[in-house]
Amino acid sequence: MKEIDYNEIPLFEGIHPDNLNKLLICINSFKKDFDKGETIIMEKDKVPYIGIVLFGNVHLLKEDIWGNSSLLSYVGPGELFGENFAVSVEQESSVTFVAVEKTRVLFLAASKIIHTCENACSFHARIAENMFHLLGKKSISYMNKLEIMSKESIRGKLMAYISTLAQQQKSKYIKAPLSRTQLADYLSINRSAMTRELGKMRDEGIIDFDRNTFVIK
Amino acid sequence: MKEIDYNEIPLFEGIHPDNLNKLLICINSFKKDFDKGETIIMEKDKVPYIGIVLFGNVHLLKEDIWGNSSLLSYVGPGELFGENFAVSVEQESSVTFVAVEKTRVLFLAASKIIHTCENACSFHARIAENMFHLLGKKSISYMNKLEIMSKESIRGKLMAYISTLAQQQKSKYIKAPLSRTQLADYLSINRSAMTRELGKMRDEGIIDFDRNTFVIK
DNA sequence: GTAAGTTTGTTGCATTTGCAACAGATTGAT
DNA sequence: ATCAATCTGTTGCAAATGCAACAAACTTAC
Repeated sequence: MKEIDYNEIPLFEGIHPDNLNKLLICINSFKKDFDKGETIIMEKDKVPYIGIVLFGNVHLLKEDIWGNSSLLSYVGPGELFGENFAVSVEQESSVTFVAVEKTRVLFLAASKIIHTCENACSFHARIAENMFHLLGKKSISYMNKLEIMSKESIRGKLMAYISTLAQQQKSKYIKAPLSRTQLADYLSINRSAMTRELGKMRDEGIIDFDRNTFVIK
Repeated sequence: MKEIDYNEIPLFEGIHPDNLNKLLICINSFKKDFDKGETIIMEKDKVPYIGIVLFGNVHLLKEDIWGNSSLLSYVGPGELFGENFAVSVEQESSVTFVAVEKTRVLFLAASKIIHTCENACSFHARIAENMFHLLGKKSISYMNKLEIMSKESIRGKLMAYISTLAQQQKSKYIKAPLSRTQLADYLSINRSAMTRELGKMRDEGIIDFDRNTFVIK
């Protein structure tokens, strides 16, 4: 597996590659690898670090009292995770983060981003600004999932989800980053009922699909 | 109606009252009043300002293509709204903000909080830090609503919602900040089915309620 | 105080969805 | 290449929920 290019990581946007190494030391960064299925952060854990996925994929899971776990969100290469806990006051995670495949993570100390650096590095202001942008974006993406989840029917949820992907991928041929089972879990609907509904939608000529690739007609 | 005390506004925590006036001028703040039902920010509007509710209440609504509007979130005195759009790159709102009653809002220029002040006011660093905390908290609150919405049944959603309120209010006697109709809208469930389920739950002795006050047994 | 408008409670019926069980397809390990 | 494990498709049935329609309670404006 190959790490994402550091200049493609949104948090580092606008920071000159020459400064990046200095910066990474300044904000106490370190890398860690996780195997498929391994837990990165458990619910209730203290989260003083922001995670950046270098390769692989991370799922955010929430288990309720009865052991039903649901897939709240997923994070791919270049994206952040745990940042909302890390920048909050308590820094306690309310969800579990799991590597769904072999995954490498770059961790950064949140306090070094929130507080102005004693050395007043020029790039410090820039990374704080980027962090603001990304926190806003993450919040908006949760609002977007809330919109999807607020649809009454399975069909409504599927259409809303596929539309979101179409916008992101700017194409009519949409590859879902989740398997069928995972998608049903993500949308909190029954897997077989979802397959049934997808079949109906294909019969009615609304969409077409093959495995986890979809086409809106 | 009376404005909330400025020293109870989380964004201003740790800032000495003597500095507050100077700060409010420095970050281009202004107040505005809205009548019941009035739209504060429309979907697609540019949002360069962060809103703080001084009195009243604000609802975040999202309308889909067919005109079905759903209640994503609500904001009360002292709380922020629009901040996730204001700190993002595009600054474009994807939802509509509506005053549900007579409401006064204090608006602050987001750019003045994100970027370090040229005067390097001492309190500037503090407000930026508070902003980080609040952005994280807001994100976490959306994740919490996602958890509620991921429950399959009406009963599951109601229990999850009431539990959340109980935690927030630290009491077994819980006053919901939403009317029945609004609550059904917030949870994206049918109002009459919700009333039916609440009745069942009372019959089974799980909860008790009167209007929008609930008791968990 | 009255009337109009809004919110809440109730109930029968149609539809949707979850569930369970199983078969076929696909993937992964050795 | 083979076997085990996991994922996907299918279908009948039971249960949950949405919907519609209406009555009662409550609010608001004049």
